[in-house]
Amino acid sequence: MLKLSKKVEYGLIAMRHIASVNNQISTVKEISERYSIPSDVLAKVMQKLTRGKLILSHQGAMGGYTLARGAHDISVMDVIGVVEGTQVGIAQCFAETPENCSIYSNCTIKHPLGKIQHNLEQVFASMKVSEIV
Amino acid sequence: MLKLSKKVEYGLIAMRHIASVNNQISTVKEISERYSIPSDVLAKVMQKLTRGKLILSHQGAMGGYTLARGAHDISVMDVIGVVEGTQVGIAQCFAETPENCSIYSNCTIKHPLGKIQHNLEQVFASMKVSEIV
DNA sequence: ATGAAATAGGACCCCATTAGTCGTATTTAA
DNA sequence: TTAAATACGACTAATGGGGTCCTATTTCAT
Ligand code: SF4
Ligand code: SF4
Repeated sequence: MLKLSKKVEYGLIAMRHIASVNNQISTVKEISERYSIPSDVLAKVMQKLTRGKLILSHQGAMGGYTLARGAHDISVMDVIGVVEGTQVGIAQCFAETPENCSIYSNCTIKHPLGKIQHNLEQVFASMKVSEIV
Repeated sequence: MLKLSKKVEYGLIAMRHIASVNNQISTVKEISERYSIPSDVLAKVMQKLTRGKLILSHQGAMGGYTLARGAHDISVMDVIGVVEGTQVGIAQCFAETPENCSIYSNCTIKHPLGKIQHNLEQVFASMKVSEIV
């Protein structure tokens, strides 16, 4: 519970790696071997990051990935959002639409949890890739 | 991802409820009906909270539950810890033992994530049941 | 004493999500 | 033309979350 998914972790490790080599082009093979990450899984994470415009893909031989923006301009929140495809939500009513929770109208803790939610967002949004290099 | 479990939510709703009626004895039936929570599920959550010494059980007819301490002295963190049985850990290496992560020695993000972890703990520990009444 | 109301707790099951694998197509530098 | 790389969908396996059911035990009230 409350755990980041491996995909997000892999994404962060990869982003950090690219930043750490001064945004030189890096391949999935390189990264997956360096950090012992299953290459197929990492490959798909990279593709999501590409579609999410956080990194740029360079296809073909000698290809790979580079960051799409400065590391100081990419937050952990960005990575989570793109990799996970969904919003960070500490409870169902924050992550999805409120109606999805059958208890919503009777729920007495949604407002207090909203504060925690807000705090969380702050924390994730304020930590940039550049800070984890 | 990053969602609180329903059990934790149910626990919080129940604790808040008891606090809101000035710690008068409250039953599972009462609470489950009031908030539309499946009673069997709530029952087991209450049993965990009892074993975790956050509430007191009163068995037999006319029985029920009361808080074991003042609402100002019970944090959301306490509830999570007791209901979930495990520590809040934003990553495997925080929730369990580090060795459980096959990547641990190569992982470059565990320290930055540690900061987030710490922040999270602060947030959960500082919010008390008394604040959500 | 007896019955009703309550907690205690184990055994299951269902389902959604996560993690990972495999196969194949496409792009492009050398 | 070939090799190195990304793109991407289909599939499987494992895990955990959420819920149901059943039975035992405790204790108040009659
Ligand atoms: S409404 Fe209450 S119970 Fe439903 S998801 Fe939001 S917080 Fe959780
Ligand atoms: S070591 Fe790195 S990858 Fe493994 S759990 Fe901790 S943070 Fe996640």
